[in-house]
Formats: sequence, C-alpha cells, structure tokens
Amino acid sequence: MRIASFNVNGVNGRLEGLLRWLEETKPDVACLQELKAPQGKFPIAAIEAAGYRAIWLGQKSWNGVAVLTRDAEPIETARHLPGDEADQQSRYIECAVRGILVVCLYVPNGNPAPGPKFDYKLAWLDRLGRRLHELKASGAPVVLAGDFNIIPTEQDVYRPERWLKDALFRPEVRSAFAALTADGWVDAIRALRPDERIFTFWDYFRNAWGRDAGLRIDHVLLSPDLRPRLAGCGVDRHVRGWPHASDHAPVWIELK
DNA sequence: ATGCCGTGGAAACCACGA
Repeated sequence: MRIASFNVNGVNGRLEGLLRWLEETKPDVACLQELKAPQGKFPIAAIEAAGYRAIWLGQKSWNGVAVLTRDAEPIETARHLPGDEADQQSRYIECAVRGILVVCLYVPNGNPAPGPKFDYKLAWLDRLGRRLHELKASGAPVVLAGDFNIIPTEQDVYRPERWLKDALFRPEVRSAFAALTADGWVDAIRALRPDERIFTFWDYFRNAWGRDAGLRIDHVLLSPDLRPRLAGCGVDRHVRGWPHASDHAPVWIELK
C-alpha cells in the first residue's frame, strides 16, 4: 500500500502534472497540499476519471488540502485541526482508509520570524502535538503526511548556515519536530535512509533545481505500531523536472 | 543578501510562498 504526499502548488493550475503523476505512480493514497482553490473548484471530475475518490478542504487563493484514495473509500474523521475555533485556514484533513487513519496537513510557513505568522506556526504545531496525543491514545495506526514546512536537521538542507534565521529551520520549529519523533512518531524517510541527503523542495529561482539546492520539508510520519510494516520510501524527484512543475516533489512510503 | 519565479484573484497590481 503506497501512501504519498504532494504539495501541488495550485491543483487546477498544475492539474496536468498531478494526473500524469497519479497515472505513473498509482499511489493508493495521495495527500495533497496547497490546492489554492475554493471548495467548489476542486477538479473532482478529473480526479474521479483518473480512478480516485477524494475528500478535500478548499480555500480561496491559498492553502487547501485533499486526500485521494484508490479502490477504497475515505471516511472523513476531521476537517480542521482542533484547538482554535477562530482558525479559518484550510490546512488539515483526516480520514480512515483501509484501517489506517490518514492525516493530511499543511503546516504554516511562518515567515517572517519573529512575527505574528511565526507565532501562528508555533501555535499550530502546539495544537498538532495535542491532536497527535489524542490519536496516539486512540490506538489507531496513523500515517501523518504533508508539507511540514520544517527542515528537521542540518542534513536536510543544502546550506544550513543560510537558513538559521528562517521559520523553516528556527530552533523552536526543529524542536517541535524532534518532540514528535521523541514521542514515538517515525520519520519514515529517515528510518529507511538515515544517511542520505534527501530533498523534497527546490525554489523556482536561483536555479535551485539545477543546482540541487533543496530542502527536505515534506514528511511522512508513522505511529510506532506501523514501523514493522514500513517496506519502502522515496521521493519522485523527476516530477520536479517536468514542465510547469510544482516547487515540491512527491514523497511516498510503502506499507506491507 | 536578495522573492530573481510562480500562483490566484482582482485589476493591470497585490498577497503569498520558503
């Protein structure tokens, strides 16, 4: 069972590439972020024609998350991260698929730091931590996939010294990620590839893709009970090289 | 050191991204 995460950077603007990737890699579950489309403009007809069912949470212009499933129905369990009724941003959706609780998330960017956007990011991560405690207590097997906007370690960025003050690499944010793994959540990519330099994002400018000046900010985390089932993982790097590509590449895991 | 590119939405520029 393949579960993938892909920040599409505009689901309608880049639909062609999304469909090409789905057809090519056929993930059983695909978590999408940055739909940049309101609820009524999600391209559900094209997604269904490609063989997928979907739940999604849209938003005009920004954010937006979706879970696509193949040969299975997604049973929605939550839309919106609990803990702040005033938070209107579409960054979180959750569903049960084939006995696994799938969480699709798009963590706030947080720049500039310090500032209100960084405060929102830290508060959001705090809320996520609390939600994950609940999910852990429920005993359900959980896969958490998305754009975390967190560079976990120096190994995950082409030049760490350039990113020290950035909201993706600030100590508070790295600590939040480390707290998750310390709590038992498994960084699936690192579990299987501890020493490799792996990126999932390359900026559009400064020829970042050509120079392989990337970041690892898209992650798949597993509840500890799923660790024995983790049979493979990867980043579909070539997708970043397609014409009119998103600035992120898809990341995926395989569960046996 | 830097939105240099790219999106969506509104309005021929803006906010936002990482």
